[in-house]
Formats: sequence, C-alpha cells, structure tokens
Amino acid sequence: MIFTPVNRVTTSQAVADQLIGLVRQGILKPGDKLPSERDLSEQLNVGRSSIREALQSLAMLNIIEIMPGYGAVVKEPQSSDVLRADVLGFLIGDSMARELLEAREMIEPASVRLACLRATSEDLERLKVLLDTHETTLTDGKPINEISARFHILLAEASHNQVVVRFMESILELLMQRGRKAELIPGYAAQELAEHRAIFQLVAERNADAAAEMLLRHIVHSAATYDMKGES
Amino acid sequence: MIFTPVNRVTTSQAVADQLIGLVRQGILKPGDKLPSERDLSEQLNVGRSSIREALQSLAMLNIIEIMPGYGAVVKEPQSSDVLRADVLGFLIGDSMARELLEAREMIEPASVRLACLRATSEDLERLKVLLDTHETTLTDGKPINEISARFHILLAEASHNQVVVRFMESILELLMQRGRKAELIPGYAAQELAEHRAIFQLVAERNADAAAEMLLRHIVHSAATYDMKGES
DNA sequence: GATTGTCTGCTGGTCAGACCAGCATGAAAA
DNA sequence: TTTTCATGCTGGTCTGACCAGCAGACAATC
Repeated sequence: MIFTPVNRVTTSQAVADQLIGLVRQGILKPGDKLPSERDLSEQLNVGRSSIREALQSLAMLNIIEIMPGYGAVVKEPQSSDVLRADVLGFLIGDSMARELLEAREMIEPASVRLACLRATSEDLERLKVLLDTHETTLTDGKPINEISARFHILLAEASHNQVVVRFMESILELLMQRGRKAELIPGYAAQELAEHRAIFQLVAERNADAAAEMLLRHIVHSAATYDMKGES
Repeated sequence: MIFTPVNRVTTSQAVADQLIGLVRQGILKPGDKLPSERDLSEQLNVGRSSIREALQSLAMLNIIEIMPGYGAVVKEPQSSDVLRADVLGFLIGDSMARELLEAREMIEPASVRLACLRATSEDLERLKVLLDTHETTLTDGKPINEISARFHILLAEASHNQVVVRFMESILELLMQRGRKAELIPGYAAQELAEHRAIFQLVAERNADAAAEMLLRHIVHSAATYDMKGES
C-alpha cells in the first residue's frame, strides 16, 4: 500500500516558487524592481522573515540582485548561471566529465556540419583572427585554455544556431571548471592549434563530412587532457 | 576614481559561504547532520534569522535538506544539480522554433543510440508504462502534450547521461511553451503514439541505427505541429 | 511481553517588533 | 544655482514569542 507523501510546502518556499514563476512567465522581466520586503510581506500576508528567506534564496540562484537601501531587481540571466560552478563546481566528478564529453561528441560534429553550410565570411574571419591570437599566445607561453575554448564557441556561432551556441558554452564552461592538464602533456598545445587550423580549413572549404570527422577526432584527443580516471 | 569596494558581505551570506566551505573541504560530509539553528546561532554569534536565511539558500542549491522537527543534513551531490535547465531555458528563450528543432535533431538521435546500448530493464519498463498511459489518455480524448514530451525525457534518461537529459528538458519545455497544434492535425495524435511505440520497440531490440533513424523521422513529423513563427 | 498512549524536550516554521546603516529625494541654506 | 542636510525609504540583523511536528522515555493497557 502506498500512502500519500504528504505535500508539505514551507511558506518561504512557496514565496520563492511564486516569484520564480513570475520571472519565468515574463511578468517580472530582467531589470524590474521588486516591491520592498515590507510591501511583499503585506501583500502576500506573510511575515517579513519568510519574504527574506525567499529573496535570499533567489539571490543565491542569481535570479535577483539585492541592493541594500535600494531594493531587489531581477537580473539578466547569464550564460555562466546555467552552472553552479562557483558553489558546486567541486562536485564535478569523473562521471560528470564523461557525460559532458559525451554530450559534446554528440553536438559539436553536428554543429560543425551546419557551420560548413552557413558560415559567413565574417564568421571565418573571426575564426582566423582567433587562430592567429592563439598562435602568438602560444609562442609567448601564456595560458591558452580560454582561447582554445573560444575557438569552439566561434565554431558553434558559425552554425548560426543560438541554442547550440548556448549548449556549447555550458559544456565548455563546465569542462574548464574541472581543469585541464593540457600544459602537462608535451606537445599537446601545438597539436591542438594545428587541429584547430585543420578544422578551420575544412570549414572554409565547406567540407562537412571531413570537418565533422576531424572535429570528433579532436574532441577525443582533447579528452585526454582532462582528468578522466575511471574512463573505459 | 575607484573607491574601496567595501567589504560588503552580508552576515547570512557569510554563514552560507562558511557552510559551503565546510562541505567543499569535506569537513561536512553527505549525510552529516548540522547543528540546530539555535546552536549555530549561538556558536557563530549571529541571530537565528541570519542562520535561517543561509540554510534556506543552501537548501535551494540542493546542498542540504531541511527536515522540520529533525534538523538539516548534507545531501548527496547529484550531477543533475550542476546544470540548471531552467536558466538554459531562459537563455535560449528567444530562439526560434527552427533552432530548437535543429538542436533536437542533433542531440536526440545520438542520445537514443546511447540508450540502445545502456537502457536497463527498468528504463524500458518505465517507457512501456508511459506508452500505455499515453494510449489510455489518448482514447479518453485528453491532452497528451505532456505525456508525449515525457516519452522523450524518459528516452534521454535511458541514455544515462544527465547532461543530455538536461538539454532535452530545456528544448522540450521551450517547444511546449511555443505551443503545439497537434490536436488540429487529424490523425496526428495516433500517428505520434504509433511512432513512439516503434521507437520503443527498436530501443528494446537494441537496434541503434534503426532507432536513430526512426527518431529522426519522428522529429521531422512532429516539427509540423509546432508554430514556426519567425521562420525564414 | 508487546502494544498503545502520553508526556516532555527538542527542531524547524513563522511572525511581530525593534534597531541600525545606507540610499534618495527634496527642502532649506549658501 | 549649488550645496547641505533632514527625512523617509530600503535592506540587514537581532530578539522573543508561539506553533506544529518529531523523538525518546515512560506509563498504561491488552
């Protein structure tokens, strides 16, 4: 016999849910100012402490920003908010990294195929400039993780699909969070740049099949730069 | 002139940070019970309200679970907590249906291939139950949009990749928001169920190639049921 | 002896009221 | 016109109070 798992919702949770709902429905838009805590308390007929607990929670989720002496405003959602790396990054374990790479292997080759079809001359120019920056940064011996990730973002942008861009941003950001040991593998940095150049060349030639295949190989290579103990 | 970025940290934030730090450092392990709010209040020499705001925030982040009458315990970290599907939804909210469907065409066939490899008997059982529910709901003439989307979520879960599940959740939710006109196309509802059953069968048979192809066709069919406003 | 009931002390949930520090606005002073 | 400052707002924090629910100890009952 299964019994009802009594539905018990705390007041502050209810308030938080309601506010989140308002934001999601677009009734509260980024930049909008919320009523003061005391107003909310009166309007919703709950104590100010409940309101405060809800607002603090939303602030922790980066949904609102609370400014003392002024009020609370809805924040513009940031790409970096899709992950809670700042607080939860430490728990990105091996299984998570594997899942991220797996997802990347699904999306990125498909996205580069689109890029081969849709990349404009501006897209290609941006990629070219970045590759040159990559090279100078590399010869200067400076860290290249950011630039390397940027290449893949630009590649995704060349597919002219914002959804894919967002996904790639999220994946790369989480992978970066986990840390790379690219510098520890002799010669990898140079190989990475070479592979980026090769991919760029194939995209410029609109060779979708080859580009997708090259990219997939590149992902597999780069996978080795992430700590992946327990990998099968 | 830049002025001192005054160390403006709120007490409740400081408490939350400290608790998060304790979890990160492993001093507080999953399953551990935190001191009572009153104890914490006394030990840290801050008011109970500050403690509560901090704890509520941690609860919102899924770091702890608060049980009334018992206390607060550190939760086992879930990989699904790291990626916020809701924010992803916000970020890609303005994208056109075409982009969403395109992204889906990239991800879902690849994910169903994984599902063919990894689906457990429990996964298959869940899918089967859902399909039966789908059928009864359909014959009852009730709306099936939710159930239809749920099938694809379960399919993603069968791939045992939380990242993919999150992506599919975001995509489907946004597509649902855009509204479907499935009911307006005579016979489509029945066709959809039939295709779901066919896909399920192929997954159960571990026929990855056929399942991926069938799914792709299914996506193309269902694409016609979405409003393509903003389409070029 | 095993079950049931009850009492008591804990825990979180909520509220009201109070006080502080800082921002914003507008009136008064320069 | 510009500056000053008083006032009323806002969030930040604390305290004390009360409620509901859990848990353990213990007594009453079968």
